[in-house]
Amino acid sequence: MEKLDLLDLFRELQQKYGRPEGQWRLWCKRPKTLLEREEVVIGAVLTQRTNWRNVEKAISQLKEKGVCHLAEIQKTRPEELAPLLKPVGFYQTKTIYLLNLVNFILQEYGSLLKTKRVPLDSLRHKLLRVKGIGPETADDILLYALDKPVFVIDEYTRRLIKKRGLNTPLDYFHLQQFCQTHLPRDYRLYQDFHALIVIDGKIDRGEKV
DNA sequence: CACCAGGAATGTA
DNA sequence: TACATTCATGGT
Repeated sequence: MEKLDLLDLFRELQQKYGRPEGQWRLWCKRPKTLLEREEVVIGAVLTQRTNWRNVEKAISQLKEKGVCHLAEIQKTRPEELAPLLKPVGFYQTKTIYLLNLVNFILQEYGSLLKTKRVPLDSLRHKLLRVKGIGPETADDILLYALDKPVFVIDEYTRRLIKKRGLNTPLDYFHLQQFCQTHLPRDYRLYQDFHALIVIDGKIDRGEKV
């Protein structure tokens, strides 16, 4: 595993694609406003097993209705929220997941800004107990909405790491540990790196970015 | 028409 | 622990 230099890989991808664009323009933006952070939280749930294009449609509808932030979503009933989430698929499930998450954040911490001050480990454990929030969604929120130094693992990351020489199949936690111990603990690096990994993965598969 | 997309929960053995 | 199933719209 020492043959794989992650920092070299990052520079290679950065050299190849430059600064991440599209969705990543917002997700990698620094600094972010509170409203932008809340949009990232929402997007993290909506994008589960779903093309980002569909997420954009739903986000637009949320914005038109003025419910693209946590306080308004919390006040919205599932029957009103669900139709707005239709484009993302699994919309009934995601309606509940999103409400679970928003209720957790606002009831436990009062606001997303206060949530940002919570220590990483404590916050991650609590996020994972919210029904609908698994490891990847939790880490999307921690890294991209709250600027916490956690490396996001997804199918693109697994494929790339495997392809670049790490042949031992690892579970989410251990692969994350591997990435984090072989990189400087810098959320900006983690944000850009993961974005570039996804972009590279899509292009590798013949998609446009 | 068939297939799949940044997942997660649930149930079975 | 390791799979299989379910949730569902929109693009190719």
